[in-house]
Amino acid sequence: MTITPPPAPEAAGPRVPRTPRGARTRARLLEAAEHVFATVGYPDASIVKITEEAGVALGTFYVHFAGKKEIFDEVVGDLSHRVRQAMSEASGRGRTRIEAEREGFRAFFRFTAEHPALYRIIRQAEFVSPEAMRAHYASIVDGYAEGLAQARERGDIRAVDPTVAAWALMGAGELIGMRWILWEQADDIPEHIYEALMDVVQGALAPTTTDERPAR
Amino acid sequence: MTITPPPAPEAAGPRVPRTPRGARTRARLLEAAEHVFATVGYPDASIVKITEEAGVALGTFYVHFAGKKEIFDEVVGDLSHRVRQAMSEASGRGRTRIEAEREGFRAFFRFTAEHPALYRIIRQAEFVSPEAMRAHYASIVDGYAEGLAQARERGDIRAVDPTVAAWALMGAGELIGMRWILWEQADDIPEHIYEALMDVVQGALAPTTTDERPAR
Amino acid sequence: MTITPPPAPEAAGPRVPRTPRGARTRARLLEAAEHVFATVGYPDASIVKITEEAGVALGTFYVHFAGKKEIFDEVVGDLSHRVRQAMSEASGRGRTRIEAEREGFRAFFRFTAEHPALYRIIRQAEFVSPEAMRAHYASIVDGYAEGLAQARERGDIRAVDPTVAAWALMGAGELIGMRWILWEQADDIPEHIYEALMDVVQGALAPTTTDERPAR
Amino acid sequence: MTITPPPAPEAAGPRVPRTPRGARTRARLLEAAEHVFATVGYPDASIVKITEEAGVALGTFYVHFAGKKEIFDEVVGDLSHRVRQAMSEASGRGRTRIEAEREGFRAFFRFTAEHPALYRIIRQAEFVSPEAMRAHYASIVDGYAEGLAQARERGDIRAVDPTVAAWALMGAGELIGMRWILWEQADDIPEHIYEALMDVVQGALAPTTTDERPAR
DNA sequence: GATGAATGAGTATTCATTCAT
DNA sequence: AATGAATGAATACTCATTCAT
Repeated sequence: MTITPPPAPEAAGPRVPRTPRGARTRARLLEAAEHVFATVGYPDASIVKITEEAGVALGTFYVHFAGKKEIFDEVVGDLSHRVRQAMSEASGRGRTRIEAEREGFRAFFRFTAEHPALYRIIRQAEFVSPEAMRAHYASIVDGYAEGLAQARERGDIRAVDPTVAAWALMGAGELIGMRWILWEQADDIPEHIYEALMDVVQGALAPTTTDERPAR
Repeated sequence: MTITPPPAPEAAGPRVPRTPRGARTRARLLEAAEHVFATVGYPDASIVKITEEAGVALGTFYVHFAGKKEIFDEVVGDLSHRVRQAMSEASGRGRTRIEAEREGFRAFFRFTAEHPALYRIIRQAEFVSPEAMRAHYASIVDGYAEGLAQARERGDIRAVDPTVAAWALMGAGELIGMRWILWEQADDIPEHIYEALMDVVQGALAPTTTDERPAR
Repeated sequence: MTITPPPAPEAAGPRVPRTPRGARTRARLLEAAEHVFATVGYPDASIVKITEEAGVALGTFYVHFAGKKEIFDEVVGDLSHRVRQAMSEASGRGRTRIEAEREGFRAFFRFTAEHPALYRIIRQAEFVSPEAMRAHYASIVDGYAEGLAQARERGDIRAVDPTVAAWALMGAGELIGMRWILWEQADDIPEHIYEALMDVVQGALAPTTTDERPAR
Repeated sequence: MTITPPPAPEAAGPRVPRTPRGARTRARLLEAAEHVFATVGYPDASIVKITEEAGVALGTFYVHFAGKKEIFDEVVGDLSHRVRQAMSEASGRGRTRIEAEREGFRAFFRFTAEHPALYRIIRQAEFVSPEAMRAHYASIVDGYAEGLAQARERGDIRAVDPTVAAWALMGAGELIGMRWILWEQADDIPEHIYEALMDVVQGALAPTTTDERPAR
């Protein structure tokens, strides 16, 4: 799992605070929002809850964000950027193709364990902000697919379709993470599950003697 | 993908209609609810919308269901049962292990294409009714894992952990379906994507000469 | 001022209550709304105030009306219909053309004195619901203009343009009513003001010896 | 329509800017406010909109005006002063009584066409600032009534009550302007409407042989 | 069984105004 | 003078649910 690092977060777009005080308040709101969205879900995440948690007045919210959806999108973007960053860094540390793969998944699971919010928030995004959701998946999968394409080039893996493989393995990781981290509320994935998954992943990608060009 | 068929839907539980008229009304409400949940999402699915679409008065809803969550759970249960049924039937038609696998996935994609509702509804269930969501996944994955275990017994596949493999491949199918059916709003998965996925799946499960018992 | 009677109020359109209880509640809301709009003006007329005055719960409002503007339009329509009715009846009682004129204005002033709401509400309508406002003026003026046209036909008045005259005299009545009834919060227009106005009106319309067909 | 010119705008009252920069800012705010009030109406005219249109920061507003009502009053005062000025000048140009009448109305319609804001703003004033509204009407009508009184003195017009006639004819002009300039969004009143109105006005005021009583 | 009127707590959002800089 | 962040009360409107008929 070699993941190319994400582009820097989009320069601006939303209201940019012009004073340090404003910047602090805005950050507090974002943090609070991440927590609230993850805890009670988008529909039950009221602006009141968010501002209360952030310790600011209700009206202040609208000084910094245009509305509920806007802050949601920003939270999703943030989280998305952070997982991809974490996965990219981790996979980059792997010396061999296999190590890169293992490190990438490990980073993903670790992030999942530390930010259960990610999952919960992303899953809601389907209805709330499909664009944000697609951007999230696309961002991660694209990086992964690129890594697979290079590995195939080098003959490190079988001639699988890199994009399809990336989506498939991303899905594998996602459900495994959901099942053994979120549902179990575990701090990390159990080692033997991790190894069993890696076994499946290796099988899916392992180079074979009878290797040929895949269709695309 | 050999999937054992689901148990018959739980005998009763909720209000059971005592007249044919009642049964018809109840069915109309369920159908309307599936549609509304799939279209606008749980939080925006108001009882009014459901009853309007069903063509009954607002109060009638509460004659048949205890509340919004209850009808949601029933819709989820329904859909869940129907996918599993479809997958089980299809995989049962496969002569060889590989054919069973292929047919199972095919049935899953077909169902996804015909009932995009399934996805959308399930993904929301995380917050609305975690139990229903877990029941859904568990139901499918358990059937699949059982099939994999038997295949391993027969030496048809590698010594992968059947449960982990089942979750992983379920995840693979899920994201592929999301990407190429839902996002494209396609009627079916493109053939080459399907084949590329099967290629990955086969690789993940294919028996090898150097095959040994996996840990669990 | 001969005013033809208004058409019957539009059959239905808005939510029609299906039970006597519903009808009663709806009527109470309309009455309350008329009062509130007249007292504090449209922008400050909150739904809460209206429902409190009507003695029903907030939500009940939306059972009967789609929103604030909708109830406003209905109130305007009501009032408009009632003035026109009153003016038409009164002018119909006049034996001569002059008497009709006098009675029409008298009815207008009487209505103004009894329903100061009319003025205040209509004047706001400009911004809130221009259609309603135009409908109101048009309805009254059209009736008046028709009466003038007939009077001209009979040679009872000068060859003035009936439409222009109707608007002009309507305006005269409006400002006079505003000045001497509303601003003075009087129960009726002072007799000498009324006579002075009638003098002006008679002058404007009086047939002359040198009378001919007017251009248009 | 002979209208005496308005007194110079009341010396000061509100915050007076002490620097040229301040004066400029204040003027920009007033201009913006006139536009905003005319466009969206008083209740929807937010201070933010006004300051944005004026290109200054929100807080700056309160440097120059005590609040929303205060700037509204000033805008009304301004407009009022300007119409009266225009009407007075125009009527002064008329050589004969009739010409003065015609010119006064013409000026009024021209102002209406050029500043539709006037109407819209005045009509709202009823609720927002009754004093301002009364001041506006009183100012114009008083000037007009004075002119009529003098004309009567000279025997140029019939013995109508000048005050009542002034209010009545003002009302006539107002509704005619509303109907044929504002509603039609026209640049000027159609010539034949103007003539038809003048015909009515002449009739109302024309001296007759049998001239007697105006009560007062 | 079915109806539809009634409820009232809850929602996102706006806005005039204050104030520290 | 000018700024822009912060406030919090107020607003229109929604909706799951209850209940008398």
